Amino acid sequence: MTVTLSDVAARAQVSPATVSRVLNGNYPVAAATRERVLRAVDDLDYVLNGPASSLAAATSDLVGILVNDIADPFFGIMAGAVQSEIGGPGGRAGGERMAVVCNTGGSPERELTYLTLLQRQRAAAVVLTGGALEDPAHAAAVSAKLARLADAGTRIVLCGRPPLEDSDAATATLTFDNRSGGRRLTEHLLTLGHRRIGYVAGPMERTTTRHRLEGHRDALAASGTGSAGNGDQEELTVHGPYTRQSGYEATLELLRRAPDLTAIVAANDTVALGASAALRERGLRIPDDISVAGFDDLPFSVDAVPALTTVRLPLHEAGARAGRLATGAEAPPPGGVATIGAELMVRGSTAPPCR
Amino acid sequence: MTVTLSDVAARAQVSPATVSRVLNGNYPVAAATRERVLRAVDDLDYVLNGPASSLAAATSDLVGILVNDIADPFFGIMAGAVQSEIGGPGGRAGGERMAVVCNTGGSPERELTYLTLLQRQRAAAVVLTGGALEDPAHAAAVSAKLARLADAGTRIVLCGRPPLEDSDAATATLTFDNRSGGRRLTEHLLTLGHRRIGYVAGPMERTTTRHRLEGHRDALAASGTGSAGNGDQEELTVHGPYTRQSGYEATLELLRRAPDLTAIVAANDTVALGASAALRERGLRIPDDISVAGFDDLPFSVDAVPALTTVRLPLHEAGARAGRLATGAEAPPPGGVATIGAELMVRGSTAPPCR
DNA sequence: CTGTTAGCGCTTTCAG
DNA sequence: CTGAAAGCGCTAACAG
Repeated sequence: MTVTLSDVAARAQVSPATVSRVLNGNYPVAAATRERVLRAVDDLDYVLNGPASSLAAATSDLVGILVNDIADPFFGIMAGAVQSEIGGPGGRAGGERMAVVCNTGGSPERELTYLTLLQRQRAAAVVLTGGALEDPAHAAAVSAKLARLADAGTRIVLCGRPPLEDSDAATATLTFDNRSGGRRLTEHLLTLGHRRIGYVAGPMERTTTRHRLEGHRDALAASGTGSAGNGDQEELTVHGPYTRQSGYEATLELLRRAPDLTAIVAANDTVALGASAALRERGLRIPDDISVAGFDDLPFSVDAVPALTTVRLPLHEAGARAGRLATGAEAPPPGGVATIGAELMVRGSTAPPCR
Repeated sequence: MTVTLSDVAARAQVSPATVSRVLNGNYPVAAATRERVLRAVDDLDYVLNGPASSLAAATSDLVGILVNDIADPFFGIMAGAVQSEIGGPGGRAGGERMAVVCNTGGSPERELTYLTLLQRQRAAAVVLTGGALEDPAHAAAVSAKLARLADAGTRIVLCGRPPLEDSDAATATLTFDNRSGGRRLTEHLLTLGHRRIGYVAGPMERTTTRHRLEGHRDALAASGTGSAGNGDQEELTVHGPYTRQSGYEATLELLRRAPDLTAIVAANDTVALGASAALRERGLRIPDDISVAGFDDLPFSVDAVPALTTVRLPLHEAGARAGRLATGAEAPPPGGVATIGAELMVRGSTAPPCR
């Protein structure tokens, strides 16, 4: 029924071993023989059996990409970039790597489950993108799983995620400098003259959330603004998921708590969009009455009205590099960790406070 | 080195077959035995070898999802929804399906390559999302590949894509009603009084592009607006990719060709965003000087300023249903094809023309 | 309910 | 450069 490698061998009048060799192209085969085999493959419309070859070779050509939310362009852009670097040269049958993106939805269980599934498939590499959960138990579980995967020969790459505590060396990490990005953004606001700044943070217990918030508070502290009343800082911070709705609701809450706010910093651009919507609904003009800033510089941010001041993360470049790291096309950075800089993008949504 | 099923069997003092049975849970096993096996699995930290079991069982638990652009939320939302419906109940080891999203980047070659890769992996199902390329040769190649996959037992689901010409029956199709969505949108503009309407279309040769454009022209024709000079219609249409930049550039071009335009319809929301940016740069106010409309109703559209009039496609619902179809959890629609309705969302970006 | 027995289709030494 | 043979780790009849 289904055509196998031996069928091809028979038709090409060679042994199965030879067919395997031309297909994998990693062994010398006479040009004439190769031609004959290739023709047989075409004639028979043969497709290699992936599971069988993975079993025999004890490796697969799957590369797993774990993302928190596939519907969020933040992850989509990285995943796309990883994928674009992963595709092999397109050699006949072998060599083709397949990137599989797995959507954890931010759930720790699913993250672990996918890791197990990838382990089960004997994945060639696994790329973990975006912020990690800070729960120690979960972090330990992930580390353990990753160590196991690495033992089995799977390459591990972290992209946009802080390095593992217990770094097993086999892991390459590309981490975003969320902290100084956050700091620079708030410094910008401070320089403009803002003193009452609300912060719509991401979900608790996420490294991304914490680092960005820390950067914000670092800037405040350095300027002496936050130091007076620190409970004040808590008051001006609201946590929520990385969604526009969260930005919307949190902003309303912030306005309730502190009607004298002159600026709002959002955990990311999507949240900033929701925040802006809430402000407009309250009749506040941006940036005349209140400034707004985001983080990430997703494609739509430049088209917001007014264009959003934000912190640009080179998502595409980082993803591409992660892809190369995953395939071994690029050497890991010294020490296994590279920090990717964040760039402040000042646009129309921030201005000096009016009062 | 690596622990196998027989190791587990030995430790649990049962035969490998029994271990396999408890792991797959699809065969009666005494409760006591099962416990013993499960404990052995835990003790040994055993992970099933996916390739081996796929080989032996001649099926895999992989579900492929093909998307044109993973960085575009249009696809991200559908892919996420498919995935959310696919995950198994999370039984111990077996039963877990793994959704893999494959980014074709709109390239026909990559689409075919991924299909081959999925075939090689003996995927349980393949979901193709979004508009298809209209090139007959490519369409035939895809159909052929799909037929082959179906023969091998892979379920095929089309989501947001028109049914296959040569429908092999084994395929379930969820198609968006792009045509009447486009028609209704333009009717809305016509009703407002617009007569000179520019159209920023998607890339040529895509079903989505064509259907939306046809809907637009249908509306025009029905109202008698387009019938006078049909070359005129061509004049007022510019094609380009589904990107904001395309929307930006095409709009500038449209304005050059016809400065008297009172409305611009974009192929999708992303394009509409770019169009809006171009209009604003030209000093035109939306909707006072010119109306703008999009398509898809992506999450950011409601936050545009003014909020974007568009056509809502139930992306999440469609994806979820596609996921259920892919796992066989839902019966295919009668005739194998279901048409998903599109809903007009009238918002602030459209208004009667001022002149 | 459980063990035995054959492979699934491919890769890979090891000889020629 | 090519062939023969021995599995990779698991599942699936088939008996008990």
